[in-house]
Amino acid sequence: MTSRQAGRVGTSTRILDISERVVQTKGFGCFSYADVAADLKITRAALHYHYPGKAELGEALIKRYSVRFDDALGAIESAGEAALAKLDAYIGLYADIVSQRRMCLCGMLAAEYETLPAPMQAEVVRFLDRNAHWLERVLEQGRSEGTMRLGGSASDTALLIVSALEGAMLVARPYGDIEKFRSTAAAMLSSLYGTHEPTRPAESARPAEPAGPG
Amino acid sequence: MTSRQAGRVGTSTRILDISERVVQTKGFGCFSYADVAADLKITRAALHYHYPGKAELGEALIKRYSVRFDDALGAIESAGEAALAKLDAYIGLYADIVSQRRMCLCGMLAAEYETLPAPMQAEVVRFLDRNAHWLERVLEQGRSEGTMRLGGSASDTALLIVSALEGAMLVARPYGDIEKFRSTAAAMLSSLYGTHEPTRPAESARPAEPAGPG
DNA sequence: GTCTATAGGCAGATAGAC
DNA sequence: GTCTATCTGCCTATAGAC
Repeated sequence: MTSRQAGRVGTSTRILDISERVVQTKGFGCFSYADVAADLKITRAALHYHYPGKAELGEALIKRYSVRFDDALGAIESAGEAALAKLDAYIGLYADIVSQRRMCLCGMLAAEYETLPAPMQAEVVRFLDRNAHWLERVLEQGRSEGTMRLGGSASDTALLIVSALEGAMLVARPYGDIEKFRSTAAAMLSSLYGTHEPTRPAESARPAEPAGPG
Repeated sequence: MTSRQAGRVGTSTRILDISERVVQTKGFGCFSYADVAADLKITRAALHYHYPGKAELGEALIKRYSVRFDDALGAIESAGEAALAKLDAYIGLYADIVSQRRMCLCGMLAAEYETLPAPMQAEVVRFLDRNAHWLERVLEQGRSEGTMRLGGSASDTALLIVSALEGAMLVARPYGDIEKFRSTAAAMLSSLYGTHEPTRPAESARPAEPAGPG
């Protein structure tokens, strides 16, 4: 608590920042205390003071990520735009992650799901649920506005959007081609609503730091 | 060579079978020789006789998987059906994998991409490419037939389909809900073509054993 | 809060007997 | 082809000094 006021960032936070980046890049299984210790220039043993074990660190990681994502969704919500603009801003959140050459944290953890400790598993499902439910409300708004024509139910379409975006991130990374994510997202919007504007991150709807829920 | 004729399956093949299942479930990083040795009831050391190292085993794994998948695509192709039926059969290949509670091998490896040896990385990209190109031809066939209306380009739509299906597998597994994959795939077909028939695996278009490329 | 030192486990890999 | 035995390295985690 004492070390995180003012301009400085506390060690606990820096551990989360570094861990997050590594897990989003290499996965939780291939992530080790040594990665963090080397980057932070402290010993591995010191990490255990902040997080007793890898499981607890993983849990803190995903909880912070979920809160940030929820905040970003809330920011989009309170901007009070049309449903299509909200969907566009939502895609922008994912695009920001891809542009950092990362995978969505929970998408990565979803792949590793079977190997995760139970508390982390629960948090992954929770993240996916909250995303799908938020999208579901946006889709229903679009239906009310008459700007979206839903083929299936709002909940099926919401899950399709989450799946397509997570999958687009998964596929774009091996190609090393960030544009592939944008064109795939555009094709998705096109298939859903017959339009295909290029997708841009919604600058006003993102939290301050560091680059969205990243 | 001497041990794989007749009805018996050679040790090399059994190693691949077991490794494939483990990698599709837990990932390549969390997969170890101990998993295979325990299942096969031989020692870890014996595995090195068949595959000199983990990298070579991984390479053999993904090459066999790609060949099987190509065979399955060829079988769909030579059945000579309409484009929509081909797309349905294609989705069936993925559904079979999900029904075994597995992730697509290359989808799993795509998540772990950064940690893979270079030869495996190349094979993952190759797999994605071949899938997208096959789908692209199907989409063009559908356009010729007049049964498919493409919003974007055939190549963008093809990559969207691969992404959505890989993502749907990724998301369905944490939910432990195979039906979620089917409803997501149906929503995708619906959004692409305005219909939403339930998706069924194409029985006639799959290779004999064991349950498709899965 | 961070350090040194170390325990204890499991990983991939090799040598050589059978 | 498979075994035992062993090497080396990395991992998480803990104890206790500072």
